[in-house]
Amino acid sequence: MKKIKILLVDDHELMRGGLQNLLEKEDDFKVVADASSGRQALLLLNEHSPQVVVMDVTMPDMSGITATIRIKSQFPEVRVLGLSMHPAGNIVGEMLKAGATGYLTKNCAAAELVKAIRLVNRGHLYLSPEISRDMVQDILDLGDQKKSNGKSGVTLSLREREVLQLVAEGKPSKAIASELFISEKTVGAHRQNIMEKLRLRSVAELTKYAIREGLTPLE
Amino acid sequence: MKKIKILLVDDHELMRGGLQNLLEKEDDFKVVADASSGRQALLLLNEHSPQVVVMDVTMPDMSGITATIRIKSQFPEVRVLGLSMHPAGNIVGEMLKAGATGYLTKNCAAAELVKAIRLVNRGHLYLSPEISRDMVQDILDLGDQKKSNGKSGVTLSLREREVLQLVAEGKPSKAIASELFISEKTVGAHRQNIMEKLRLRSVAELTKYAIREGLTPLE
DNA sequence: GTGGTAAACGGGGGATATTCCCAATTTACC
DNA sequence: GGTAAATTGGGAATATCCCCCGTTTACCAC
Repeated sequence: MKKIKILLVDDHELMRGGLQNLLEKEDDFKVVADASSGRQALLLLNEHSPQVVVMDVTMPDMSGITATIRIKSQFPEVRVLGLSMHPAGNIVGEMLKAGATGYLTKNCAAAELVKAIRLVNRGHLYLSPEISRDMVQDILDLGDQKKSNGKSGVTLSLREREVLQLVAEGKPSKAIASELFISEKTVGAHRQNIMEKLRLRSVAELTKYAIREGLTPLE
Repeated sequence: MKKIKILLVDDHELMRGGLQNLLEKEDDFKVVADASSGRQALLLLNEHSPQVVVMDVTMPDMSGITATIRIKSQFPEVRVLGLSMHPAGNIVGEMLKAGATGYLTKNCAAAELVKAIRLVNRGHLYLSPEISRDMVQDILDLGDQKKSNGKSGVTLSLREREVLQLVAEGKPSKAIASELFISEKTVGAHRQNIMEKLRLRSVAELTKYAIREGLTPLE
């Protein structure tokens, strides 16, 4: 019997341990290795040649997105299944563009992960139902942007980046406006556009995004 | 044989599923229930009377800190073992003050979790080695500040923490109000008090603080 | 105990800031 | 030149922030 060889990548050992137990209850699965970072995952790929990589997105050292890009460039035949806490912003789109064949949130049931791994192994796209609902259209939209740089999905303009950074520093629109020598209304418009592009809906989410992007320190 | 009855609380079903598998490999453990939120955990406590609650700190709806306070006030004999991604800020101290008997990060090995549950069940304090190293002093400091004027040891009330968490999740006051069954105006008052206590002046800064405290995930 | 004090909790009214709709001008790129 | 995006704004609807208030709870001194 030929088992599906799986590599687990997650920065939390408890998560890896739990997933490994969960997956090895399936007769046709074999967790051949686990890694605590994207960097380590790349090293283990050569050695264990898994068919499926279960990849957490949020990790220190190297994000799951970067790791996926590198994996697919070196081992195009390996299937990557993305995992994250919540499908916030455009992470899903970025993972798919990076070459992931599927995407799940950690809210999903164990049975769903098992199903997803089997499908992804055969090359089928698999997305969490909660993702399909809200984001398929956006992801398709992204797919059309062949000319845009494929590196990080949505690109904010220079101005938008400036505004986002100042927003994430807690400055009110008035202060931002006078700092950039534009009207308060324009600042608001930029905010709108940023939120539209990133699919975010509040200052709190903007702030989290800016922190992840390194635009503002967590202090 | 008398098994240790365990309640798992974590907002991610995959994590719960993995932990359950992991723990039930031990002959003396029995996972009697699992909850996806602090609120649900409180409901399940009556029904299943576990001896140990393994409590994630970062959850939507009700943080592990709040949930722990409520659990200990209703069921003082129940042991709570805190779990989080990283031991950031003074979460550890807050959890211990809330009544937790132990604290681990999700970086720990499965064997360490097993050991911690056994110890905590017998009433022994258990902390991750990485915590003991860096933070025991801070935790002790916090303990001393009960009477002293809060120069840096500001403590938010239960309600304030709930509001802060929801604000940092990007929810508008209206949604927070209906979730907590209070008026929108009261939510605003709590926000004010929080900002006054913490000397913060915007949602962005509140969000950063909440992230550092583990009240909301960065993702 | 009892009274004093402080903090937590709940809310009102009005000023300020934001978000959501819209459009105009400029810039970049085929 | 044509198209799309970036940049700039207006007006109206929401949401926020900042002053005020009363009630309840917890604690401490006496």
